[in-house]
Amino acid sequence: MYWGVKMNLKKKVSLAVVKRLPRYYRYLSDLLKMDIKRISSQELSSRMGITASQIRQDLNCFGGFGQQGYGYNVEYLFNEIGNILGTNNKYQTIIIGAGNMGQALANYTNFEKRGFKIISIFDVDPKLVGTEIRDIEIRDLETLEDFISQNYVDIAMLAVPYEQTPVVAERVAKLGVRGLWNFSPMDLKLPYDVIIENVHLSDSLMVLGYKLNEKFDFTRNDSEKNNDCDF
Amino acid sequence: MYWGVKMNLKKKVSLAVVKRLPRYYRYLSDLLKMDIKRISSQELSSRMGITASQIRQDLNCFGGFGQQGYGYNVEYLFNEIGNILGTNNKYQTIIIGAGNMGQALANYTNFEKRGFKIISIFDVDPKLVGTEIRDIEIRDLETLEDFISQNYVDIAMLAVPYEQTPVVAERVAKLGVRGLWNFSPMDLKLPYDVIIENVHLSDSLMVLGYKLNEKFDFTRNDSEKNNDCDF
DNA sequence: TAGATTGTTAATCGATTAACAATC
DNA sequence: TAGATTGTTAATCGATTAACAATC
Repeated sequence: MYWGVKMNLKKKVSLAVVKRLPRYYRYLSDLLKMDIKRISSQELSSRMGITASQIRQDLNCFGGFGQQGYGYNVEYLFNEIGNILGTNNKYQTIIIGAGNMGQALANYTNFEKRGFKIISIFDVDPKLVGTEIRDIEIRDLETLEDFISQNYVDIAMLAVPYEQTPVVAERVAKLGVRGLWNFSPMDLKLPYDVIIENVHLSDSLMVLGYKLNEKFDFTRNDSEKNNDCDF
Repeated sequence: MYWGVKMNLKKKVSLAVVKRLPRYYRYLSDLLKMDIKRISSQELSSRMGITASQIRQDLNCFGGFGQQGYGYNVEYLFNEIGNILGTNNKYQTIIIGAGNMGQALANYTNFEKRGFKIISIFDVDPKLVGTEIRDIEIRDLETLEDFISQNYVDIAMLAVPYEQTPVVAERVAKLGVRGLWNFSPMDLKLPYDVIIENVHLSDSLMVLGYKLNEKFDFTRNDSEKNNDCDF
């Protein structure tokens, strides 16, 4: 097949690269705070503990942000990565569940700096409904449909108990919310076109446990296990 | 070089595989609840959305848990993966910081089922010190050194404000705590032999934002950006 | 036994690292 | 200009997938 013109077939950036972007963003933010104006991939690589090659490859997925013989201008690169990650977006975000986790999320002022504006919190507890966290009103979960039909909502942070998570996820997805941030230890399956990002706390903790055991060989506190496979 | 005996050079299991183990564990737990006795890699693969080949490869890093022509016995495999992950361990765990996040963690009863026993919580707030969460006493952070010298502590969950995280991490690591679960958006660098597992919430959220933008092309709410690179 | 499905080797794919020409 | 460092291509490494002989 002949391609008459150079097609703009921008190859999709791999998830591995995307996941590293917030980390670059943090390091550049730190460099800015330290008043460091420029940085080479070599210097950044030794700070971050990854190869300079990887840094240059990653950045070049999005554009040539550096200058030969000079390196990268910290502020410029910080802003560029911010643009790629969309930190100057204003994702309209709601939190569902005003328990400890929901309140912790509501109090994270950093999310707003990263482009996520929390516009409402929902809960079923009448003691909580009507109160505020950082000027964000906690509303009755029953008013969710009303609220979303009147306020465009991009993202819902799901911080509700385990059993309620699939139900609530279904509800918000049905209402057109496109992004779900799920804190329950389950994989949501929804018949809607949504992006789901999981924070599987217990998975993370179990990986820590595995690594600890691997490195320090903790002794088990249980009785000896039967390793035969005879079913 | 000649190896007189077959050396037990068990190849280290890759992190990619280890990270999938908790997910297998969850799916097997669900199957158990559904009273499903046996499962083939094919059937499990379609439930989990990964290839059957990957499942068999992953499991065979640790042993042959299946049976040709039969598949895997759900309960047996569940227990085996539990053993690999150390769910019958009793990691002595403390939480530092009894704010919303610390309290959320303290209330997660599932951690104990996964082998993590929370034995104490620490905070600086005099209003919290002396109170309890699920029978776990909140102690004054000043008594941390005393406590750890009298109670063996494997893991510390760090849920303290950003600025205090490196200080607290240094303190617990110095006291011999081997595993740190870090909730602050930073990479801890410590001069001790510790395993650090991070829960970088804002990183996760930014990846969600990136994916949303990629898929639905959200319009930016900020003014047009200058993409020239002229520093 | 015949059928099913694993365990495992080989092939493929993708991600990381190395190398170096381009260029500031 | 000379030196430094990027952008980018090529080489390597590792992880995923495919294939199939072993075997329950």
